[in-house]
Amino acid sequence: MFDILEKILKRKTDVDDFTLKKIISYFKIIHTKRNQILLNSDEICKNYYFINKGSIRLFTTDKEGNENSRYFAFKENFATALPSFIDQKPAEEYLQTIQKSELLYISRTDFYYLVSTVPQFAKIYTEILEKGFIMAQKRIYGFQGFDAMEKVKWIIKHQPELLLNVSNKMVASYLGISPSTLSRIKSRL
Amino acid sequence: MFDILEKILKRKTDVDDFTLKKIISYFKIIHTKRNQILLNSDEICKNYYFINKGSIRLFTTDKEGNENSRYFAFKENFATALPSFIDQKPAEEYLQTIQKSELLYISRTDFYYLVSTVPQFAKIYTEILEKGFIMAQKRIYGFQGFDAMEKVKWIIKHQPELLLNVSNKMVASYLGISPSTLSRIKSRL
DNA sequence: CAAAAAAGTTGTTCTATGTCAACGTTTTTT
DNA sequence: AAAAAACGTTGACATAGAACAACTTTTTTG
Repeated sequence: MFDILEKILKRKTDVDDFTLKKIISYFKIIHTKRNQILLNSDEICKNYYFINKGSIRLFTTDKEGNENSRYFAFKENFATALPSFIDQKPAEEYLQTIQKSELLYISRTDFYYLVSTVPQFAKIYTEILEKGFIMAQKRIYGFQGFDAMEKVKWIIKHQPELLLNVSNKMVASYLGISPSTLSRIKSRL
Repeated sequence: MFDILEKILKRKTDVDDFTLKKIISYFKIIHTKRNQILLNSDEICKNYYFINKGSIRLFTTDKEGNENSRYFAFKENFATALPSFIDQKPAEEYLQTIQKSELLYISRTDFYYLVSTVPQFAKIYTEILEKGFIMAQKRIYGFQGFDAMEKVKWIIKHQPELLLNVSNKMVASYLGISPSTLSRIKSRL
């Protein structure tokens, strides 16, 4: 149940077993269905999630109701609506499991308690932020000036698991292109 | 000389004068000209900069030699090529002062020494990362599906100082539109 | 301060990609 | 298992914005 999280934490930092158990004791488990909403856009994000099994999507909707995918996280990764989690303002984005999933989650209160009392956990958080920041940078700047074909090739190179696990519609909305365009591009490799 | 940095650090965290002086003692000063390169794309980023006066641009060039602006930082802010600074790989981006500037800088070694020994400094770094991450998110997702006009309006709303301090050419390359398009859009408000 | 270079503007043309619609296929629901 | 809904593909058409070029204005340099 918590062994995957243990494994990942151990991999990320040098942490003794006692501290590890302490960290883990703050996490709870939740099982979700396909397309289950974890966080609504008008809610304030209270939890940090770890994905045991399944996958999480972060998305928004515009006034016409079109969904816009922001981020996908797969098993053995952390996910949350970070801006809302940090600033405790309405998320203005949705969190959703796009498959039947098994998640561990920790409350914001407990999370920041660990950050401020367990240096190894603070380090892990710093690494998550660094990695998240770098990924976001790569995505923005990688896409700058790319046409649709180049975007698709970029995804194939940098996030191939996305094409395997996510519907074309969602991938298209992640890339900022229409599903038709994605379909046409895939047909010419 | 270091008073602006002191002021900003004090504003960000609760830090006693002794620790503050210690932090500051690791910073050195550098004066630069307009369009002076601080970091080449094939170099590994060794410094974190604080802008006393002036402004820094982060940009890349594509194979045709077109410059692509990634980020602008103005006075009283920090700036570096973070992915390279973190991972110590070639930056694949340039750092440049776009005006005559006065910068303070700290080496990576000293920076991480402070992060690991001065909790208040670690906290400041976490905040920089959080803020940077949120900004990056806003920019990616704010721009998703925007046409040129909407991008310009977004900038006017969220980063008006950019339009005041930066050439149209650079702004256009930041928005991912051509200078002509930016010019046309500005003419119809 | 004059000359040169760079940046900004504006018109014309061309292309990538969005939109809409029709149809077939897969997935979900009951 | 049948019906309904969602998704994917493909064609026809419309359009925002890129590219190029000519010209003007601003900035930089010697």
